[in-house]
Amino acid sequence: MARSPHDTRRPLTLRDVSEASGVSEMTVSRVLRNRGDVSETTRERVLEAARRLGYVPNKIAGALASQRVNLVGVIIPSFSNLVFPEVLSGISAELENTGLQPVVGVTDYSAEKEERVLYEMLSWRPSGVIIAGLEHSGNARAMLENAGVPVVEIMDVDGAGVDAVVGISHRRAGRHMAEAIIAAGYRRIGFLGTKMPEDHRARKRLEGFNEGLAAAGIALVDTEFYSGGSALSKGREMTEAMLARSPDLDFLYYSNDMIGAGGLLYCLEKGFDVPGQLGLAGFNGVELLDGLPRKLATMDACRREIGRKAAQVVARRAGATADEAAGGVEEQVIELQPVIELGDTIRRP
Amino acid sequence: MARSPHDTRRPLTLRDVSEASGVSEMTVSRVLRNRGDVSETTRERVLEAARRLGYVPNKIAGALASQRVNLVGVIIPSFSNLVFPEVLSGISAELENTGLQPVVGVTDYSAEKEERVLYEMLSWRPSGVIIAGLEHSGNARAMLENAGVPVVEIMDVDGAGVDAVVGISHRRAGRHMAEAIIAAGYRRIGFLGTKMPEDHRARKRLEGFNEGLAAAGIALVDTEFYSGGSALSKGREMTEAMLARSPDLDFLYYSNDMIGAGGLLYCLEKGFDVPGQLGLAGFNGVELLDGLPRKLATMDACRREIGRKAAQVVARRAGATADEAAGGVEEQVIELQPVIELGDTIRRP
DNA sequence: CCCGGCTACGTTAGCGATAACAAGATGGGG
DNA sequence: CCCCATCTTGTTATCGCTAACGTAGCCGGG
Repeated sequence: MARSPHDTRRPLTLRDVSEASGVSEMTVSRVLRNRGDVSETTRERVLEAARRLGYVPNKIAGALASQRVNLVGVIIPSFSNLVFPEVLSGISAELENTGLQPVVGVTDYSAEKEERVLYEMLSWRPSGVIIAGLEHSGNARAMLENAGVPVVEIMDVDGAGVDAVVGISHRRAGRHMAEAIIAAGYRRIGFLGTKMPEDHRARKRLEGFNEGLAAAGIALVDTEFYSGGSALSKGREMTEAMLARSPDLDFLYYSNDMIGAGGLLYCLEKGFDVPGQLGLAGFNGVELLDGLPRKLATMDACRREIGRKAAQVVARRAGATADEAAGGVEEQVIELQPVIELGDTIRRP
Repeated sequence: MARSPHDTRRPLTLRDVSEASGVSEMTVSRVLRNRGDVSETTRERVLEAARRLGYVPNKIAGALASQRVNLVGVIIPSFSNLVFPEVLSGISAELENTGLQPVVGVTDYSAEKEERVLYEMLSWRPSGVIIAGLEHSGNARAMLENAGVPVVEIMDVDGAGVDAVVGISHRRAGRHMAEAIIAAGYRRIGFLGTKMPEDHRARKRLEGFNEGLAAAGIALVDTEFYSGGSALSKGREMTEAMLARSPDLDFLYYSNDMIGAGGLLYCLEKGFDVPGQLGLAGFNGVELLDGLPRKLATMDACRREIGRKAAQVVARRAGATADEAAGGVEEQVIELQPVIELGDTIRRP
């Protein structure tokens, strides 16, 4: 509980507990970690003393001595994009009972900052690293390769990973959406997305989308990009701008659900016939948006599942010994399959 | 860069770098930390060797030796509630150039889990702790008191803090909203909120709201609570249910913007006269929702700002020596003022 | 030419825990 | 009654790094 009488503010150590309970530091250590044989009576004596003093073990020292760290580094581009908190939530839930703890770093979509954050993380010798994306600077890649711990690159499987990879194919996702749109009979299609060269996944989706259209002999009629601001209202504005410019469009493909929702609200207000005259689709499948007047067509990006799976991989591998980890580097790619949800904004056959 | 030829997978240490560059470990340490006097030539020689080997310092050892850790523990209830990623974003931004790094733990609104997470965090001897809320278990409170590092409790100022506190008064926020609603002439008021006894802030808002109503001789006409599911569609359902039950209501106060938005969409669809016949208000001021057909009345909870301010406090105090920190415990409460935004869903005078 | 005062390093001794081994108890079988 | 297996506890030696102090050179002034 509270501090003892003679509170000199010197942080407590094993020695304090050992003196208070009349056993060696080693025995205290054993009790606190539930390791090795300790008699029931001394165990209780030790626990009582630790509780009374308010002792909190020093994992720094413990980690140094045991060469074991229960931290998993997680590197994401941003907290603002709804997607990543969801991934984190999955990781956090999955790690829950493994004794591992996530440590989060943010890159703001900057490769240089990613490098710094990664360096910082590795300097804590985590048991594993989960990092968003497959595109990293040369240095970052080298660090990941030499880290000597499991590395899981998440979100995206279109490309070569360093170690394990868990995600979806954004290229294929874009392509499938194009096919679904064409199958529904739409032909004059516009694209609305973010102005982020750093967002490789959005880029790949667009590339795949264009491939899908091309395969049917179609090309995008118009495109519009934005940056910053509230996605919902940006979606509105972009939609208005694009429809003013290209009034004959019959489909709008948005690079994410939030701007798509903005567009949907705009179209409904204007009284457009959705999905008859004008179809709409977004990407991500954010649950947040269930409850809009119509359900926006989208593809679920499996965010939480990606987090869970990635955490599973790390947990399993981190359990293995270093030798196993170094030896049988079972290179693995877990590709999840996003499912198209036509919702109410794509014509049904 | 990459690993050297004879890659035995033994993690690199200062000694490797010191041997590779022909100086002592201490000198390498100095170079890598930019500390003390080192001649330009040896500095470069060392840096070159470190880079060539791909050396990453071991902060565990460093922290143990120097008794300094550049981590700040951040404990939040959940990633799913939009609010907390925003706070994190503020913390992360503010810590950016201080050399400190946030480490996040999640409690799922459980006091017991909060205790575990806190224990875990403190065992890494962070330079500071930022924790959501003022309500903690006895053990947790004791740990915070004895941690010997700056502690900042965030979000809420209605209660007694352990050390520093940064947040808003939810009680007052509720009261002010009640006053604004009454001032606008509404009288028959319903409340819709979450069924979470653990969410103390929502509870305090409701209490304040009731106080505000009581001061005008009014009482809530109806209340409805939900848990789980997508907030937007829950907002819809609850609103429908409540209006079916109490059709004579003239105002609906929602405990957060997401359910409020759901309610707003429902009301607009049904063709209710908002805000004339029926007024609506939420809480949080989530920017995400800019772009709805009408702007929902709300109060900005200053989430990002809370994060920034909390991080500032930690950064400043962590800079001070332990003695200063222990001595001049400048107990401080930073109360931010949420501003009512009437939006389009409360009648204007 | 000696000495004080830099500058640029090196040495020594931990930091607080754990691994690995050592060594008292304890008890049961021969 | 002795010996060895079984339990339980203690000892010793790191883990990789840094604080604090020590010490060669080197310089210039008296």
